[in-house]
Amino acid sequence: MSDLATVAKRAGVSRATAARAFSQPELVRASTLARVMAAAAELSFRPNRLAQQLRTQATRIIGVLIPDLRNPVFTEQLQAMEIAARAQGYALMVTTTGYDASREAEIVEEMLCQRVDGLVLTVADAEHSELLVKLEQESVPYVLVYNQPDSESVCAVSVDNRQAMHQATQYLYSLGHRHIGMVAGPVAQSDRARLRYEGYCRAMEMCGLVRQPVIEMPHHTRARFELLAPWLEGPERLTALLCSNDLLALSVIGDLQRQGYRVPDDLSVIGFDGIELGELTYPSLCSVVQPRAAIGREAVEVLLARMRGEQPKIQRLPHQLREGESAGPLQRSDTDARRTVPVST
Amino acid sequence: MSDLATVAKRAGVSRATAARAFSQPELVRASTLARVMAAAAELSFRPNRLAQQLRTQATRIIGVLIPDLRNPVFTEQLQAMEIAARAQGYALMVTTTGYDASREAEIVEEMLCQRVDGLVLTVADAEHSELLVKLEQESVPYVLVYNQPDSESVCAVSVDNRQAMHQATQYLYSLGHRHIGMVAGPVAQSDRARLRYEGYCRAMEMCGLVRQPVIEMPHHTRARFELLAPWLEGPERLTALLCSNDLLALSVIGDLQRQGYRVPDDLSVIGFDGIELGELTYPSLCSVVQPRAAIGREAVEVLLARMRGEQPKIQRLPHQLREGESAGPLQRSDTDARRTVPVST
DNA sequence: TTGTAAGCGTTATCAA
DNA sequence: TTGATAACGCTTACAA
Repeated sequence: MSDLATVAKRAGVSRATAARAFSQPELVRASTLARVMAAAAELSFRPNRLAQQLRTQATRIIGVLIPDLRNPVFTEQLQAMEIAARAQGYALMVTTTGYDASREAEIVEEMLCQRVDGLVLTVADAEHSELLVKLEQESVPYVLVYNQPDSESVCAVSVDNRQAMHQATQYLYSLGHRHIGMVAGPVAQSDRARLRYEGYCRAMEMCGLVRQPVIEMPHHTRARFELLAPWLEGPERLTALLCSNDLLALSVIGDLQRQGYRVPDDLSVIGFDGIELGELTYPSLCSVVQPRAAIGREAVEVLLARMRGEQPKIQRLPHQLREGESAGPLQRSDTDARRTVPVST
Repeated sequence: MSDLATVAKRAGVSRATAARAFSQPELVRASTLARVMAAAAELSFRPNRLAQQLRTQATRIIGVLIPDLRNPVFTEQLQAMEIAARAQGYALMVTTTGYDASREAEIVEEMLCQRVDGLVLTVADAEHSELLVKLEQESVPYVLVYNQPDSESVCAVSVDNRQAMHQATQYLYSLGHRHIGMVAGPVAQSDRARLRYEGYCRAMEMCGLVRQPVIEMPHHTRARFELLAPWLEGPERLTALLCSNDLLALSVIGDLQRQGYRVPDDLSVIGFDGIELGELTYPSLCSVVQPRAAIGREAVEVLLARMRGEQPKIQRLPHQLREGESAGPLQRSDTDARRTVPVST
């Protein structure tokens, strides 16, 4: 692959002129410009971004950390970020962390070695992250996404998770439900799940209901029915479930139906995220919709602002409760909620 | 951010020695090594990969082109690729193309400017891609994934799409279905959809059945019921549908159920890809499973081999028909397949 | 075991 | 409008 020097030689100009032909063509005489471009084309010259980046001390690359790309809530955000970044001449360098704090630190380190201009992070737990204080110390520009740290000083883009789940809980209350539970993945690995649980708890108390301990699944996005089953029996059994994310909710619904429960007649289920898939299934998923695309766009904007030296505040974007077929009014029934088992076991 | 020269000075050694301390520590006396490391730590030195990459003419970065990250079939593959690449000391640089050939070319160009060591591509249409011939000419190492080009000489990792859909069609036949149709996204944008349709056609002919024209949706992963409806009426109505991918199949099933059809009793539906989500829903999705993770791993292996100068052949990985609740035996019925509409419209 | 020095492909500062 | 030249931060012969 040829370089600028070769192009310059071929065009019969100096390296400097050849370089200018690309970066500031207006400073170059038209005929010279043409010669350089012709030479470049003949040699199929391709500017070396590594050299540019090294020289200019700027990569125009944004590093992005995502817990799990298999969850649409992240890819829907990512899609928007890519468009927004590209519009400003930035490329993304994406890596998954698997909700693992040590991996987060490792990968950030690698990205800093690659000299990314800034970072967009979704970390497992923003409150207890030494990574964030390190970045602050080294004054690396970064933005948190989906995380909702307590501290006002941290730069973050999210919805109000507490308030959102509060509202979802109240919605179930308004549908007549009195026995409402919440299902989540490994809570220790997700500050969001904790905040959402807090929102649930407050709402339950405000409604004068008994809040239940969180029903914790070993996996963030996959339910295990045997952990759920105990809550579905007896006179105090749950009639509605809040899930800490949509994938988990979909999994819960699938399991319930397979066990012979009707959703929402026997059990109402609400998710969190508002992924598109939730609108395709039947029953459609009632969910707390996070504006994933807007969050992604905003994250890029905020990061670029920080990179310019501004000090943008925390961005709290509005959520929205999307009603769906998976949540309905409480059905009175004198018998056990469980019907006879159909089809498979 | 400090550089090697500063570290060297601090440690009282030359730049070369400082560099060796990192790249070939065994060549450096233990005490010197310690001094260098101490100095590096004090200065919180972070090696500049750009400089390394420029100097060594190798980035250890693999460029990856993905049609749409919101489709799990791609993220499940990507997940495996990231692990495999990382194990060999490579990072991924991922970008989405939206099934757009001009974007594919643009992005590859950018990645080559960034001097990626190789490319993993899933293109819209491998047969009619001038991009590929260009890469071949410039001898850029690349591998196709999911694409299944006719030419034996192109390096690609995929299942046998024709054969796979052939088998799925036969499976429906074996369940008693005689009126089988196929739904796909924009066929012009997907060589895979075309191959799968060919497989369907051959199977239909082999079974002595009438093959139908493809039912084409405007979006790859989202059905529109009004385009489907005409096929579900009359004495010759379809009793089974093959879909060119799982997301589309899920969307079809949701629509059907919302319109009052029972799946699989009124209509059997089979997907293609075998995404995990398909196992969570109810009914679970019958699907042609592509080994996404194995495909991802293999893609990385094959690419690395090519980069070493080897000439690996086409890799054809085995698919598998996963039975699921969405496909069942043909139900005899004298009435219209359509039941009364429940719940919502 | 360590040091010297050239070079990777740009950009940017000065002069001309 | 163009050219010479010095960085950018690292690796790697080759020499000591």
